[in-house]
Amino acid sequence: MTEPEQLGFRALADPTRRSILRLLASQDMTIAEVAENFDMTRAAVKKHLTILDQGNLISVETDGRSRVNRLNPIGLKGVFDWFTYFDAFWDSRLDTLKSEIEKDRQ
Amino acid sequence: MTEPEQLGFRALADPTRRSILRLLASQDMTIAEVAENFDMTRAAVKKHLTILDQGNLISVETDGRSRVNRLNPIGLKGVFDWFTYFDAFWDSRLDTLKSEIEKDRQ
DNA sequence: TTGACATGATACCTTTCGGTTTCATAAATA
DNA sequence: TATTTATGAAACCGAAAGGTATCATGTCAA
Repeated sequence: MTEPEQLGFRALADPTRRSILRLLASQDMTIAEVAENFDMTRAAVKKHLTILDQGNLISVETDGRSRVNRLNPIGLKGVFDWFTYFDAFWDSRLDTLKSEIEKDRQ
Repeated sequence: MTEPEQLGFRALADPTRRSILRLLASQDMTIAEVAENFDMTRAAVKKHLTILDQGNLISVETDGRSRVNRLNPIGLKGVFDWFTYFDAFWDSRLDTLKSEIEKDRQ
């Protein structure tokens, strides 16, 4: 009964993990390379990468003795799509807010 | 140095809170009304609503002795907009994936 | 004013989170 | 082969999360 996005949302809850995703948007990286960008141990970064992987937000590919982490656009889009549930809502609501602000200006 | 979306992402990490947001998309509700929809105490629901409020995802308005919880489209859009950072990325990547799938089909 | 009702707030408990340290393993290289 | 390099994994720790129960407060209504 768990939503498919659950692990994705969980993965996005931590600022370090969101930061990692932005890093990986520029280029694929090994664990060590990702870890260079943070003030914590490689083991801690590895944990974050595991959670990102579980959330389907990255994929990991073994290349010899190193493992390359790559952003996974499909998983990211899965979480993104969750918001479309509210499309109708905020279209109308933001319009309402906008027109009320206009009214206040007059 | 904390991102403005941090509290929003934190609020979205819990499935009960995401469920509350979908409820509030259909209509504004008091705490008691929200609590009717879940198998937990009103106090627990109140905590979730507080976290949603801190994340700017809902607003709360006092009306006599009851407090009405309302979806806040602005805060929701703030989190939504975080994803636009990856727009360019997944446009190109999803296209790549799609064409690779097409190739496999041939 | 008294009582019922809707909520706020606090103390407490268990589990999960985010980090560390330490040790094991697999692959590249001298 | 011996050693370095890149990673995996487990034990451990303090803090935060998600619940509960309990009591306090403010408001409506008879």
